[in-house]
Amino acid sequence: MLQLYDSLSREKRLFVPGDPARVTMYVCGPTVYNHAHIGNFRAAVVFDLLFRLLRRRFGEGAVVYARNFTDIDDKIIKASKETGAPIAEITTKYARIYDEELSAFNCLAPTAKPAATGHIAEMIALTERLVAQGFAYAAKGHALFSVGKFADYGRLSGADADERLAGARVEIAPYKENAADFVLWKPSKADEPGWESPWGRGRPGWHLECSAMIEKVLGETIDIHGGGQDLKFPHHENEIAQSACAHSGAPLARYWLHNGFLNMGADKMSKSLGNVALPRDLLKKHHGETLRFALLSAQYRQPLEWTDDLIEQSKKQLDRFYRLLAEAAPDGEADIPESVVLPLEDDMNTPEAIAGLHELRDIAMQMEGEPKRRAAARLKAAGALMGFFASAPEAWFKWTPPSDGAALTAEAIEAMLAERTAARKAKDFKTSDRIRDALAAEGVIIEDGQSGATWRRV
RNA sequence: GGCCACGUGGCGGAGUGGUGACGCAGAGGUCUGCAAAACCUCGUACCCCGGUUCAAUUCCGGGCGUGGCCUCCA
Repeated sequence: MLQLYDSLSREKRLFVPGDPARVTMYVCGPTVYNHAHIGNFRAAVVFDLLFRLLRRRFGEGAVVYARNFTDIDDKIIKASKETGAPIAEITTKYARIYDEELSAFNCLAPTAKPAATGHIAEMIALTERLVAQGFAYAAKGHALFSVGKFADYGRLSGADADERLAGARVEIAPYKENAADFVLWKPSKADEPGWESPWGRGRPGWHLECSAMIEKVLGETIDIHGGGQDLKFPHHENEIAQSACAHSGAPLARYWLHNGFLNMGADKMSKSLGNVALPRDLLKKHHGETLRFALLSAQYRQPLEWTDDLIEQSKKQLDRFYRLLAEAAPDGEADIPESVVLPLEDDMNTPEAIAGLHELRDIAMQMEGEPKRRAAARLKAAGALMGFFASAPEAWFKWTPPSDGAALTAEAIEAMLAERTAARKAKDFKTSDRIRDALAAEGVIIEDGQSGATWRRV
């Protein structure tokens, strides 16, 4: 029984899809104009976990997960003007990097990755319908959604439009009939990209693409719509309004999920504050799986302090698991123990699930032989559900950060290890300890075991 | 100003009306030539003040503190 906290009803609800044979999920993806930051990745990783949970419960082929790329937007236009690079070049590049980096975080590829520029016709058609039905109007080259026509407006974010405006700091555009109305379509200047439309040459507003692409790729009412907490208003509020009005009131999504933020010290991590950590940089120093573990170390709706210490702690925990997997090669298929599945299906309580992994490790560690290998298989299966343990243990412990160009090669380490083994055999502990210290200084730890010495990187 | 979160031990972070998860770090021990790993043991944590209750960290009210959102985009 999968329970999810629905932001719209503000309660944890049993998840029941509209059609168990086709479970649909849409997650707001990045605007591809520069590198994503690790806070953006929290959403991607959290919904990757949910994707995995849904696939387990409903079947791999039964879950359709779409994550969009916003590839037309003022920030992209600005980046293009500043760098001189064509828009398509910028968006293609950053979309590719985003995908590559996410796969380093063990994220599965979404079923579909629709891009805004691939759905201009759908957006125009959706807007035409809204205008024809009186939910939207044209004004000075714009098409605007008339918020007053949608009674439920504000339900997701918990405030009606008038209240919002009372505290707003922004001037109201003169072409709006009502201050709260938002843009579906807006005119493009001559040097800006644009498409012909019934309202003149222009481009879509921010919110339109999601509604249009959801309709096209997934359907009128989807099961789950996800994104960061900051998207609740106005983005998701507007999506809800557009889609419901275009679909005779049919709700856009049955469940709305919003992940919390990463904090960097006192503040939310954000590009405008400049206090961001980029996966691009983090991946130079840390394994993607370590970063994934760090992102999942708090329940997804809670704020999470993003610190170097958190990354270190995550690495050490993964080491403990991998050590067991190295000791006892997992044997055969295994069911995923309830100690891990139950917390995950309870609104993705990842900290409790991780506690479950530790418990499985403790149990397995005390066994020997075949039972130990079966216990290891259970641990591995449980971790795999969360997107962990994707590496071979050997590779995990010998992994070198890409940034560490001066790192000792495996061959050099093996040579020193052989030297040390010879010294130990001769009871020359002074030499053997010197070699061990030298390796330790390079971040290589030696472990003397029953069957000889092994090494691993810190 | 409006709305929404959150405040747990050195750190990260669950959870619960009554037996104080889990991990990291730390301390002691077993093992080891010494280590590492593993294993065992330990840790006067629940922002403040009221209230409800036999009992509150957990429920209610207030306070303080922290964070987020408040549109087309300057």
